[in-house]
Amino acid sequence: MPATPAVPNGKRPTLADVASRAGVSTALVSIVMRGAKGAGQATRERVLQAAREIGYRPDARARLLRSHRSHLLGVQFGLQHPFHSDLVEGIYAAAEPAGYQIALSAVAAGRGEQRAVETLLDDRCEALILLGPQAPAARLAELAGQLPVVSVARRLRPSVPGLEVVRTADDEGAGQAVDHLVALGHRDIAHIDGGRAPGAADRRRGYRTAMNRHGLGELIRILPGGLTEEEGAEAARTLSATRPRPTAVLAFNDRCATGVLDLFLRSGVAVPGGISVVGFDDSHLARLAHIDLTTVGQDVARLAGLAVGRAVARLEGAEIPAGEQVITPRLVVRGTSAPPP
Amino acid sequence: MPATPAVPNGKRPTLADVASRAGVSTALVSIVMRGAKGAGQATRERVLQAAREIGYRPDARARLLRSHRSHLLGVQFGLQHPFHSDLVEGIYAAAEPAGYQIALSAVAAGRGEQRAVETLLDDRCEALILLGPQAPAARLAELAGQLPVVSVARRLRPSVPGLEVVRTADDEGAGQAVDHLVALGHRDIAHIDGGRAPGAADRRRGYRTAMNRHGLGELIRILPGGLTEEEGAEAARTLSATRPRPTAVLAFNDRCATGVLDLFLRSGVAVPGGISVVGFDDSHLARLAHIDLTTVGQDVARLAGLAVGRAVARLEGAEIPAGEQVITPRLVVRGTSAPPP
DNA sequence: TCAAGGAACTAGAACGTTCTAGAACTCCGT
DNA sequence: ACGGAGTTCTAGAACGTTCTAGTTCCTTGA
Repeated sequence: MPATPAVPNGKRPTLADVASRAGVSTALVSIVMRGAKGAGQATRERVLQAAREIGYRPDARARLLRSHRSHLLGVQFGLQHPFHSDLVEGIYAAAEPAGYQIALSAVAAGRGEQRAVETLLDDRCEALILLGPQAPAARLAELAGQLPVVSVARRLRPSVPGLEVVRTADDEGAGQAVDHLVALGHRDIAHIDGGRAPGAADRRRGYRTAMNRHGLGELIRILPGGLTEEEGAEAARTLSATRPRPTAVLAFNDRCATGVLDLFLRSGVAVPGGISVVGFDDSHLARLAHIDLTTVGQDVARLAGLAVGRAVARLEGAEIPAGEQVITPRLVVRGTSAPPP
Repeated sequence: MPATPAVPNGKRPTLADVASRAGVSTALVSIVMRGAKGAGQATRERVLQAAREIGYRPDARARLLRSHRSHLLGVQFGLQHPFHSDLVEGIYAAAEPAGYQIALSAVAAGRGEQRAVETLLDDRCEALILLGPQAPAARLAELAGQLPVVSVARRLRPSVPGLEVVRTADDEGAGQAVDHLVALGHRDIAHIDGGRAPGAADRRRGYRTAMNRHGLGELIRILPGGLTEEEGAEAARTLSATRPRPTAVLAFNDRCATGVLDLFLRSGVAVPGGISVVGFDDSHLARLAHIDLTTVGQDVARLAGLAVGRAVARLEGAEIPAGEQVITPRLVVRGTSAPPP
């Protein structure tokens, strides 16, 4: 029975409780609990034993209050965004071995970025990792003046001092998708974009550039889309009524592509027989056997690792050169792309 | 320019900084910042002005350390679970007006429930809200001995003292779905279940009971499924090869149902023309125009509100009667159910 | 005029930890 | 026996708040 409520009085056990039970000073208990050096082997075990017996757990808040460093990274993420979930998962994994804790703050309906960031700041995070932040650049710059800030998946023009950027080369990804389709023989390739979403502008540009590079400038067609299935389906509806209908579509992301797939399926357009569809992100969604989506893969683990790495580097005072890390995406060819009919 | 770094020295401004600038004691500044009574109108404004000028923000951790109450609710959720995201959103919304803060701790690959709960405890949360916890009942009971614990969407047999349960009447929901299908004229109705997932057993039971009630006991057919699109699609594959094929399917949840829909679509089985499909949850997914899924709606806002309510009630020492709150689901009829062919 | 009562304000002790000094003890070589 | 040089341990001051118990100063009513 490892965790009986323990201490007679109802309160949570403290250092002092452990100390008195083990017959040592609180300072020594502190040393033992942290695994710091300065305690003898025998006492160390006696203290640990006492701590175990009364179910002592160090109070993270008191600990942070006293120590100058908090070793806390604040992460702002969008609750409804599967891609963010993947990133958070990677961030947890990267932070642990680096000796940092994560504080999560969600952006949701009725809880804007401003509020999300404020709570992180109040919790004394040492650095901020913002996933796809939509806040104005000026606001981000202001934040970056106060503490290290890493923006993930959002491009920011002038390298504001103190502001790190980790992102995928969205333009290159879109280009890879176009190259792949062209190699298959496609010429009439449309793009359903992501509007004002982070990364959308770059993907648009990458699409345009690649089309031009292949001498297909006249066939460039960009439809307003978005990051949800619904918006993808809506754009696909428009597309399926157009003549001539393009033979391939590059969607803004996987969710959007799923909507596109679904609508085509329903309106009797075969994929990839009648039209090819390519997504972006390589989220869990794309890998599902029955979806089997050709998509531009973002290296989530790498993005997360770099984000944590940059934040930690800044905190540990390493002189780091560039303010931007751009990861090359790689195309994952699956079942939704084939030569044109 | 509201938030210039301020204080000459690099540190974050504190109560004492504000106090010396406004020419009052720290205690008074504390009073003003909390909006407590005991300060004159004029000084109040002078203090606030000073605080604004140096960009002071109270340190949440120091605050919690001192005050006996932390007003913090710890929420454990599954990162990859859209339904949990919805719940978290509702919990944020409910906690704010009740004067409580939320600390999030995610369950993800490489970060189990044990670890998630530990960090919440270390952060001195006053109560725990666990979304669909998978931990053994004994472990939950042990936790409940230490602080108020609310389990959402997981049924627990014996009412462990200190353990609150808030859940949807899963059996009733499954029953409603069957009733609806039977009313449309269906008899051969299959169920793709959720295996060991929280709520799955109840939904299975509800399905069985309703089938028996309608005298369709012999047609009961339960296929092993799961909570993802993939598992749904897999089960649907099996189903579409069976003869006679059922005329309707009740899926474990909306994600599972989406997989089912998708596979039927691909194998040329019309929905609802050839077969009806009903989901469970009424998540965002189900509402998408192109999916338009008939589903059993869980009242997320209500579940979240009750979870927070129970936790708060327990904390404020209200004597609350039952240990379980069961919400009645309600069927949302959309486009994937129709009379059998 | 005076006491009573309240409003405005403050000193200083908490909260549970870590950190800085320094004390006490051991272990050595001389 | 003596002076380092480690070790192991401890007292007590932080950290940034809130809380308790005052103190001071104003009203006000008799």
